[in-house]
Amino acid sequence: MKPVKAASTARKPAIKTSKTALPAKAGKQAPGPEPKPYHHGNLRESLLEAADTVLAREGALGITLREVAKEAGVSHAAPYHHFASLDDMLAAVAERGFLRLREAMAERAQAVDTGERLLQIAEIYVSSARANPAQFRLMFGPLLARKTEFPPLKVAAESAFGLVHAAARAHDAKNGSELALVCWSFAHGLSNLLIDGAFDGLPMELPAANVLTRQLAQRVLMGVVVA
Amino acid sequence: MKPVKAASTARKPAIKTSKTALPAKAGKQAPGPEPKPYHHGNLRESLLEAADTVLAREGALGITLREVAKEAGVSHAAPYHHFASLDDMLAAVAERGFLRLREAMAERAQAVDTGERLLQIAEIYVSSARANPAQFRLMFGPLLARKTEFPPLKVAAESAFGLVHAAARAHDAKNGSELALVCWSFAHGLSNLLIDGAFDGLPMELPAANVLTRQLAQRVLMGVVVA
DNA sequence: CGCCAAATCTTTCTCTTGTAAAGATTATCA
DNA sequence: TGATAATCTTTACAAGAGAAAGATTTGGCG
Repeated sequence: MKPVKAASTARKPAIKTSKTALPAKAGKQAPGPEPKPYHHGNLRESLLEAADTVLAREGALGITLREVAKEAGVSHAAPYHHFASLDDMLAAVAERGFLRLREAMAERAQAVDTGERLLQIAEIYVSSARANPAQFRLMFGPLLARKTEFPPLKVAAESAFGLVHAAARAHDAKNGSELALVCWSFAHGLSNLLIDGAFDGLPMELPAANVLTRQLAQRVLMGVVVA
Repeated sequence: MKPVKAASTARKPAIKTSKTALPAKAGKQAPGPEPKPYHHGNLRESLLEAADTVLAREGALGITLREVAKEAGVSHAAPYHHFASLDDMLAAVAERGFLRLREAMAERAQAVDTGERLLQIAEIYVSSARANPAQFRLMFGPLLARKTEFPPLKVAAESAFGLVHAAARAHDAKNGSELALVCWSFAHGLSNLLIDGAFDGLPMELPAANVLTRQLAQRVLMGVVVA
């Protein structure tokens, strides 16, 4: 699959924020079907968007450097000028996922009641995972375990958790950290099990996923009934 | 990576439980360094063990058909007589993982107190994941979402959950199912986050993983403090 | 303005990997 | 014993990651 050796000593991609804007679409006289400039002008961003597209279309398995490059309309070697490797690109995709997750949580968890806010966070977490399982798997895949290799990913991931932590502290100042870990673990596990279809075909009747989430999250917060 | 097309129409592997036992190690006069019989005799099992070895040695990323075949000492095409594809083999590996997990949980969760039993299950779950992260990732990877394609995997996975379900029902007959889902989700999420290193470098002091597990699991069972 | 260096993109190559096809070897059973 | 099927090997192929080198721009800098 991937040659074992890591980023070699070849010329480094020199990842520089391209200053040039997208070239004006129309040429001088538009002689044919868009001559397409040699320099893309904004390839890095385009690649990330293309990666999102491919990820949603093909699933986590079908995401390929070549496929992404094709989706972005460049040669399969072009990405190497913006990313050190496929993993590096995927890490950037995951990073965006964490940023979006954080944004979504911040945006929707607005309730005044601190407990309700935690419930909303759990709901968003789970529904985000369900909305794009492939991206969720990528975000929490083996890349995350190597986040020290990808500092921006590390920052984004920890920033998302920071939001959970803050909400937990607001709910319980003394045990905020523990509460945050419990909530996060629960929401994360439920998300994973749901998108893995681990519950499918289970010998018990389950409500719809979003209902189930709130129901279980409440139980975690309020404490399970100790019969 | 893998040519898109699925299992083709080629002759089917005719997976039959080989009746012949392992050939006696010593030949007639042992002329050289083990002539090695043409027929392995027990290749399917050997491949699964080799896969476990490779999985533990190389991680989830480095497990390849060819590497496993080499580890088992056969040609890289031999596995196709016992597994329809790489995924099929990995599904079998995952299946064994679920069987072992179930066994481990059944073996250690012996406490008379039903709550304590749930705590022990959580501990086993998490410690199993931490003991062999690659296998855990494989078990709950994208293959699980396709478990209908691999019936034995489906059976093994559901059997493992069945044990959790039983323990939860013992603790709370009325809400056993909900409790089982909560416990499972929590343990699963915590396992994932731990092996992903999601907690590494977090701005809070955490106890050792096994201590943390019990501590948080207690909180889930007893209910978090609603300040 | 003109030119050189660096950045960006392409084509071409190599190596690894999953899988197919066909041939060799051995076991099974009538 | 001899045909048939199962098991294993060798060979072949296509797809993917990444390296190497060449083509095309862009951007300074005189």
